Amino acid sequence: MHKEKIPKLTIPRLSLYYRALLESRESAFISSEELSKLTQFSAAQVRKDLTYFGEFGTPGKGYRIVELKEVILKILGTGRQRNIALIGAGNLGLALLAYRGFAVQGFRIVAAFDSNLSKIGKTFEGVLIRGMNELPQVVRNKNIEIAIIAVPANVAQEAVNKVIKSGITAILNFAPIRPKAPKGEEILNIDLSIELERLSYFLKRKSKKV
Amino acid sequence: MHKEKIPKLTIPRLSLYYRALLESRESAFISSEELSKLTQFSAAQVRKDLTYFGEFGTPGKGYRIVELKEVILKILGTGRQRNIALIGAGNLGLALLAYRGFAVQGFRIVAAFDSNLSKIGKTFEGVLIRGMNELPQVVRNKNIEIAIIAVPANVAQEAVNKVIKSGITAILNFAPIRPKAPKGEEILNIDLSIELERLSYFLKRKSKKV
DNA sequence: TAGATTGTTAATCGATTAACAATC
DNA sequence: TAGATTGTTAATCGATTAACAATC
Repeated sequence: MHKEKIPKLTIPRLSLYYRALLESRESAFISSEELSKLTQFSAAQVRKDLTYFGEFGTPGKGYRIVELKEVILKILGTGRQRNIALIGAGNLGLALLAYRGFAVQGFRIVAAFDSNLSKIGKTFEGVLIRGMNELPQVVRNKNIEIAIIAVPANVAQEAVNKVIKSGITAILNFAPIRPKAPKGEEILNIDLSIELERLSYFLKRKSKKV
Repeated sequence: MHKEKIPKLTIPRLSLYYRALLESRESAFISSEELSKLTQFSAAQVRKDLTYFGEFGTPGKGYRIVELKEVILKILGTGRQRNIALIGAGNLGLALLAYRGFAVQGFRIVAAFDSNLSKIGKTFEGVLIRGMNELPQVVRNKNIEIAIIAVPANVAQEAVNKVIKSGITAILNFAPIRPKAPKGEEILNIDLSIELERLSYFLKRKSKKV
């Protein structure tokens, strides 16, 4: 196994290679050049990314599609189900609950939490909304590994603290803050207003260039 | 004005500096060191990012908070309202419509579109859902500069094509595809399953390390 | 064998960090 | 003036690309 350091962005690229492979059922093999065309990454990039994890290709032929798919699943750890706790059952939270799109990849929201008493006890999409106090036990009982934070900004840090205390180490955060957390936690931030501001910067630049 | 190339990630950092400044009302000046503490970026990074756009600081004192906020607003182009078209009025789309969180920064969804006849004509959060055929005229009449794509994957490329044809150049895409688009379009992808797969990779690694 | 394509090394590119003279 | 902090240059780090020997 290689010991070279793996670039951060290699991982999301692997996901995109996988997606491309799903649509490549025509032949048994695929070359880095073909994967490059499908994903817009360079062929050298494709080969480099893959060799961080082993030698999966056959010179002269390319990569066996069936095998490569299995390999990527294994690398990403998406071969099995991963249980998710949803923190916050507001508009966004409930939309995520209803969005069964990622269930196919094995991700499943198996529990939802809110601090609003009027929501606790209700069921959405077959998932019961519970009070935050139940978090630690439910995490344990349902083998939950990931939390999605979909609460307002002003209570987000508090929510993250509770999630961490419950033993969860992988967090997808939709609240517009950068939560503080100890080492060993992996927090990915999806920050709508920052993305919109990037677009605004792009528009500003464009208008200036005229 | 500097002509050095500006790193891609400088822009989202500027947004985060701005957020930090909003909470710094104690004194008139703030140093790069203090901004560093608030944002977790290095002080050198803070200074470097700012000098791409000019010299705003005073040696020995730091940056005047009021001035720096104005400067960043100006750089990002967020000083004025930016109108948004929402494409897709499903669960996620309607959640975004209801989420007024980014209205404060001047971003406003002023029109929504769907191809589902049962939705067209209805109003959510004061916004009328229209058919896609109305897109070009509404974009013109309402001065829309940004589109948010919140449609299923299988119709996302088609939606993006129509958006581009309507003259919009800045797109925030929530569909799990990488849309193809001509140069001159700025498309930012928010891809839930890819983020979840990154978390899965993290969990996989962690479990191996034990 | 000839042609194709891998895996890998070296070169390049881009971004961050460290250090410090300039300056308020 | 002495102390603090900027703006900038050079060094470092990290990631991507180009090129090609190895190999199926």
